[in-house]
Amino acid sequence: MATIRDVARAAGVSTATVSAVINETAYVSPPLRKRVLAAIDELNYAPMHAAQNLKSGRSGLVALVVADLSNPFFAKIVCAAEAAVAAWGYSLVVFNSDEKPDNERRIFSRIRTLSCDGVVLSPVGSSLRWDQRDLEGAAIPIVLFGRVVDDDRSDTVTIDNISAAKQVANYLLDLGHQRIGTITGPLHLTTGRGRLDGLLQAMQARGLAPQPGHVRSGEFREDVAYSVARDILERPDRPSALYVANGVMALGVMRAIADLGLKCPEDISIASTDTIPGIGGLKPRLTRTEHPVTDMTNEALRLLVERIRRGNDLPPRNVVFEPALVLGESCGPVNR
Amino acid sequence: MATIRDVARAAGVSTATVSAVINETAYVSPPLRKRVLAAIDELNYAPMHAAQNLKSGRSGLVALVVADLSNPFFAKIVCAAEAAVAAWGYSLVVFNSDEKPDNERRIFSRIRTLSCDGVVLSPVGSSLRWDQRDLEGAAIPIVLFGRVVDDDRSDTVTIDNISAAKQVANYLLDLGHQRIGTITGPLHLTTGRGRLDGLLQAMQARGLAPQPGHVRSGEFREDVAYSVARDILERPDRPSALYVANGVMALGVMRAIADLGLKCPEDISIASTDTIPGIGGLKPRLTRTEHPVTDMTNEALRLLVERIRRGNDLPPRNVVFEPALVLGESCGPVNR
DNA sequence: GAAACTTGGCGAAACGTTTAGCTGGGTGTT
DNA sequence: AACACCCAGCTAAACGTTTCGCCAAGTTTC
Repeated sequence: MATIRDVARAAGVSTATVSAVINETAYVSPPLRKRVLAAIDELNYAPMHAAQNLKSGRSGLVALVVADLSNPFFAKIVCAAEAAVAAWGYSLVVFNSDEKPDNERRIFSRIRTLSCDGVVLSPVGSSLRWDQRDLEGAAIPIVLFGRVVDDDRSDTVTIDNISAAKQVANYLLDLGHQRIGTITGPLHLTTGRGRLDGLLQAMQARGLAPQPGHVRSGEFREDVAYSVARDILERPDRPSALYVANGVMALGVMRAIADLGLKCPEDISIASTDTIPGIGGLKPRLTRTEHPVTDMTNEALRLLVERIRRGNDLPPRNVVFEPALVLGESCGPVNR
Repeated sequence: MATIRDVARAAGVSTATVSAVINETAYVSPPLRKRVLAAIDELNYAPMHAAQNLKSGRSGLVALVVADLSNPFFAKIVCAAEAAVAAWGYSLVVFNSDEKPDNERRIFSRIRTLSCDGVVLSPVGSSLRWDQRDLEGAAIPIVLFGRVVDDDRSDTVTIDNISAAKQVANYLLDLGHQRIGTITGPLHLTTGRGRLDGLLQAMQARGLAPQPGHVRSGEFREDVAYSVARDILERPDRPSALYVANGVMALGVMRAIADLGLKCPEDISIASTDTIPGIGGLKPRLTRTEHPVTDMTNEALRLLVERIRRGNDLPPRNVVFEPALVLGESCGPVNR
């Protein structure tokens, strides 16, 4: 690997000048600049990241920490984030906390070691243990994504979970459903809690409430949702509609319905918040609310980069996106 | 941030000793070691990656370059790779070339700048332009994943595409299908070419060949496959079975079938190589071959890490995985 | 025409590690 | 008792950048 010194020697200038040319950090006269660029080209020189990082403190790395990389929702975020990060001139380091606080802790220590310039985080658990943050006053800029935890210094980008659930619930209620069941996510997550609350609020507004056995946790997992759905659907008093709190679980529910030989929407109406690719295209297309994942990710990165560039003492900003109801054929009028 | 010097001072030792303790690179007597560890803990010290990298030449970074991050197949790889990389003590930097050679070139220059220790690459295009590799003899260890290009120095991890197609084709042929159509991927990719060739070979072995209009490219894209499928299925001479070359396209085909009001498998049998989550669970469950993605990824990383540790002059190894035929209900006996 | 500014470019000191080479006291051998 | 060896631990020199302060030459300003 050629070094900046090699370039400087080849161009007959000092390393400072080469650096100035590369980073456009000072005016360099055209002839010199030309010689430098020629030398760079000739030697196929590329500045060594580690050295730049060491000297400047900037790493050009943005960490993305997701809670469950096997969930297509987060996979989509990786995709959007890679593009956004690249557009801002950074590189994306991806971590999967797999919903385990211990992993999250390890990951953060790694992030600190890598001196990542910023972090997009889908937090697991209910509160961050910011071992890493305070100690030096040198907190890493963070944007909380999707889920929110108790933290008054980070930006957040979320969707309005309550609204999402309400939209779906009202749609079902308007179809005449009164016995609505739900498969929730983990209730210690805002995404789990909010979607349940939204449903309850919408039902309550019409003087209704789910039956006790009709509210079950699917833990945001396909297999769990599958067996919970089987369980609910085989009850003699099964609900006429089921609200499923995320896309992965919706898949499990649809699978359970197919395996039980039930017809959707004739026998049961299904609707969800969040989706997975495919489940909205195959018949019966799922009625669901969708998140503007790409917009959310872009916004998260915009906030993060601003925080990186302008300093981390900006007041925290909270951006809430509105989910959109997308109608399929998975819900029908209640029949009795 | 505390530095190694702070730790050394606090523990009353030299930086060399601290380094020895951290990296277990030399024997340090128990009392000293203990003092050092205490100081590290006290100061919440973590070695700064960039400095280590600069000095040692190792970055602890592995790059994953995929051809299409929006394809669930590659998303799965990201997931598996993140886990594998973490287990080996590296961090994963993710790039998406989006099937564009230009992007791939840019990404490689970035990888060099970051001095990644190794690369897992799903190459786009038919041959790599190793601008980066030869110039210094300092080639970065690379494992080619899924797709193969002309390169005699890298390890490769692939599936046997021909076998995958043959398995599916023979299954369809055994069901009595003679008029088999196919939606292929890009034929300049081994994944596209091989799957077509496998189909042709299997048919030829029984004295058959697809009709001209029944072999179409879907470019590995959902939307393209959708319209191509509509086109094929509306022909008066539509095939009795359709072999689809990957999971994303299979989704598009199923969507087309649903939109056309056709029944699968009654009106048309569908089978694919590769899958996407969901399409194998919803009825009719798709008959397809599946790739052992996790095993493949683990193997790729095993090879890569070995190459990183043992030196890049190992002879190239080519590991081929055998796809497995998974039966759903999307294929039926031919009816006439 | 001398003093006071500007300005393009240079020299060299960091940044935080790793590691080769050295030191000096303790062991073991004659 | 003298010698050679070991070995734990230290000193200091890199690694490849960025950047601060400086210099010399050109441009104003009186």
